[in-house]
This record gives sequence, C-alpha cells and structure tokens, in this order.
Amino acid sequence: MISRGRALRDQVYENLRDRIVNGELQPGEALIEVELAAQLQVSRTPVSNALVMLRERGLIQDMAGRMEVCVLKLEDVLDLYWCRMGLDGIAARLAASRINAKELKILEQHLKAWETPVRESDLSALWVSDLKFHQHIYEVSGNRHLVRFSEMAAELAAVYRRNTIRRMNDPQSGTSRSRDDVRAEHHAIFDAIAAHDPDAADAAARQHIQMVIKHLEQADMMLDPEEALTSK
Amino acid sequence: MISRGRALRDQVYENLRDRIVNGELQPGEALIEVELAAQLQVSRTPVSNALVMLRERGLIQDMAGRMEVCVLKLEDVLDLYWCRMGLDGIAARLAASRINAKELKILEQHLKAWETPVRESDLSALWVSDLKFHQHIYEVSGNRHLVRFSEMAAELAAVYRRNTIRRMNDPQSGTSRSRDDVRAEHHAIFDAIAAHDPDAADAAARQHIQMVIKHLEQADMMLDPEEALTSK
DNA sequence: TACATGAATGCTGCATGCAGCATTCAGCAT
DNA sequence: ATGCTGAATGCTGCATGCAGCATTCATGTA
Repeated sequence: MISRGRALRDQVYENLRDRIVNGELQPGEALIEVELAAQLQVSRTPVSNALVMLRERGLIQDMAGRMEVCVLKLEDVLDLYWCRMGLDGIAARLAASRINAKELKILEQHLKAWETPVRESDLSALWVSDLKFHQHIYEVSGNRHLVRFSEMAAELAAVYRRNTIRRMNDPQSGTSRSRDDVRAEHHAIFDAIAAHDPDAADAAARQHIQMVIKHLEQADMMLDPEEALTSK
Repeated sequence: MISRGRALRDQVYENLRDRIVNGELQPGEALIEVELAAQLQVSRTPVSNALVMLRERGLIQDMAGRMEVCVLKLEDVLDLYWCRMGLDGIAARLAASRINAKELKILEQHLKAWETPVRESDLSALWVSDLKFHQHIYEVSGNRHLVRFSEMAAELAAVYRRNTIRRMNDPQSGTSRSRDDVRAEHHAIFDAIAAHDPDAADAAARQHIQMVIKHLEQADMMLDPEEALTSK
C-alpha cells in the first residue's frame, strides 16, 4: 500500500485524496490522524502533513481542530462549474491553435466512445471517457497552470458528484441528461478544435458547461423541490 | 511577529507567502527550516507545515529535498494570464448580473484612480488600485472558488512581476504600457458591468487580459531579444 | 595542477513525547 | 426525569530526537 521510495506524506495524500473522491470517505466524515496512521502503517507526521495538503486543496475542512471531508452544497458545485466554464473555454481555445494530428486522433477516440450505444449497466465507462475527453483538451493546451486549476475544480466537483449526482444518473429519477445532447456538444467542441478555430472552440466548450449548469439547477429542483428554493 | 492565538503554521505560511510575493525572498533562494524557525521563534514543525502549504500553492519548489522560492519563466506567467483570461471573463459576467448600487459605487472609485494623473513617483499606488479593481469584481461575483483560483494565479504572477516586470514599468525601458490604454480597457469593463450586460462584461475583461498578454510578449522581446526567441 | 575518493557537514523526513483544548460521560442535585 | 458540573478521554499542535541522503570539503594521487 505504502512504499518507501517516495515521500510518505505524498503517498498518504494521494491515498486519502482518492478515497475522498471515489466516495469511500464520505462528506462530513472525520479524519483521525491516529486511525489513518494505523491503517497506512506510518506515524502521525506524514498523515498530519497530508491533511494540511488536503485542506489547502479544499478537499477537507477544519471543524474546531478536527478535520472532516468537505461538505459541498449545490452552490459550491455551481461555482466550480462556472470556473470550469472559463477554464474549459481557454483550454479549448489554446488546443485549437496547438493541436497536432496525433493528439487530434486521440481526442477523436475519446469522442467516439459516445457514438456507440452502451448498455445502461456500464454508464460509468461513458463518464470515464467524458473525463478523458476534457482532460486531453487540457493537456493539449500545453498550459500546466490551466491543468492544475482544472484538476482542483474537477476533484472538488467529483466529491459532490460521487455523493449526490449519482441519483441524477439513475434513469428512474428523470434527471439524467440525454446522451444525444452531450454527444452533440462534445462533437461541436471537437469539430472546432479540429478546424483549428479558437473562437469556435472556446464558444463550444463554454456552451457545453453552460448546459451542465442548467441541468444541475433543474435536476436539483426535481430532487429537492423544497430546498432548491432556499439555495441549499 | 508571531502571536499564539492562531495556529503557528498558518501564521508562518502567511509570513513566508508575503515575503515571497513582495520580493524579500528572491526566486531561487533556499528556504532552510532551521533558519526560518530561528527567525520566527518557533520550532521546525510549523515551518515544515508552512512549506508544505507553500509547495501546494506552487510558490516554492522542491529541489532534491531542499525547498526554494519558485523560479517562474515567462512561459509560466503567460500561462497564468491565460487562466486569468478565462476566470476574469466569468467573474465579470457574474458581476454584471449580480452587482448592486453600493458595490458599483466602490468599483467606480477604484476606476477613478486611473482618471486623475499621478506623478511618476507613485506609480505603485496606481497598481494597487488596479489590483483592487479586479479583486472587487471577483468579490462581487459571489463565487468563492473563482476568488480562490484567481488569488492563486495572481499570487504566482506577482512573484514574477515583482522580480522582472519592475524593469518594464521603468518608463526608460520603453516597455511600460500606456496608462490611457489600461484606463480605456478598465472603463469598458466597468461600463458593461454597470449596464448589467454579462456578455459585454465577459468580452471586455478578456480583451483586457489579451492586451496584457500581448504586452508581456512584446516587452520580453525588448528586454531580452536573445532569449525571447528560445521561449526562455 | 587537476582529479578522484572518502570523510564531515547540513538539512530534511519521520517518529514520538508532551501539553492543551474540546468533547463526552458520569454522578449529583433539583 | 432533567439539568448541571466536573472528571476523564480523545485528538490535535508543537517540540525534539534520530536516521538517511546529498552536498561539500579535504586529502591523497596521477
């Protein structure tokens, strides 16, 4: 689990970050240094350092000395997607002017995962390719700070997603987005980048996030008609 | 210097962050735990924690175990301004739809600092009001994550600014921007926000950063005609 | 003089001890 | 039974000891 090649604090950090993002550690759950240290077979020091790092990233929050997994409200996630609207637009813009043939081919492959219909059962595979599609655009942008910021935003949003939006993706809730819509939006982004048209790529990327925001607001109302009015 | 009300690590962090941003600690300078601990009259522990936090923010970098103040290349700063182009645009967009009369008045005051001509001697006052102008838009946007990201980008860019761009602001170098240009760009942003026109505010904010980027590229060529070609 | 090799130094990363604060629980009084 | 008070517990934040790694310096050799 924990090797001793790299710094222990970095390994502990990654371990905890992954467990928070994938929902193993739930929002509001307390993170106890001694417990985690025992689990991971290290002393309290690297765990303490990892907690400081997680706090800096906003993944955990300080509750009177004790640390707990961050509890995000819908407002937070909407805020994060507004950030991504700006960042994704710029990433697509830069990618449009810098992408080469090889990178374009990879991007196309991520896009195609949405073309072929999949069974309802492994929707998750679809979301992975969605993630990869966006990540690849960031990488192609060649802007490491853009990558950093978008990763931070995506990580935080993922915590919310994992714990709340799952309900939305349940087709029975009536709140899941039409795959055709998503596919069309991705296609617009891809086409603009392939055409090396920065303005169009920027606009398409922002339009995509705009739709995600609209969907989040609507889905929230459908799931929690009461609290939605009070901007929970 | 260091009180014991709040956590020592947070105070040490702020102390070091400020010293890095204002240039007291120069890029490439080593940060020695025992030295800093002695200076600030604390043990190595809170200093070590503060260094972890600074690393997470990108303000310092790991050089084979030793920590040193981050050394930014022009490429990094351009990357950061591209991020700000996206973020500033969204901030202006949100501000345009949410700003109230009182907040608008404050924004106008920051704007007016550029109207009245100032002596060459206190150009720095002008840059403070520039900073406040942009910061206020972020605050008005009401998006705390947007504020966080923009602060991180601004902090990093400030390190570069403090240590490199100062030369640009020397009128003798011929690389300082025309105050009239900056004023006009700020005015465009203000007008769009005042008119509650999100699209126009977004576009004006991005246009402003676009000009900053252009200026940075040009000024770099003028200061370092050799290295500019090799994307120093 | 230049270079190589080994010892000494300096600094970090991790473990652990200790003190302080908050929370909890038990016992007592009403 | 309920509310209050004090003790016990649990956890964190900070200090410090120790080991390991890298760098540096000195000494010896070609």
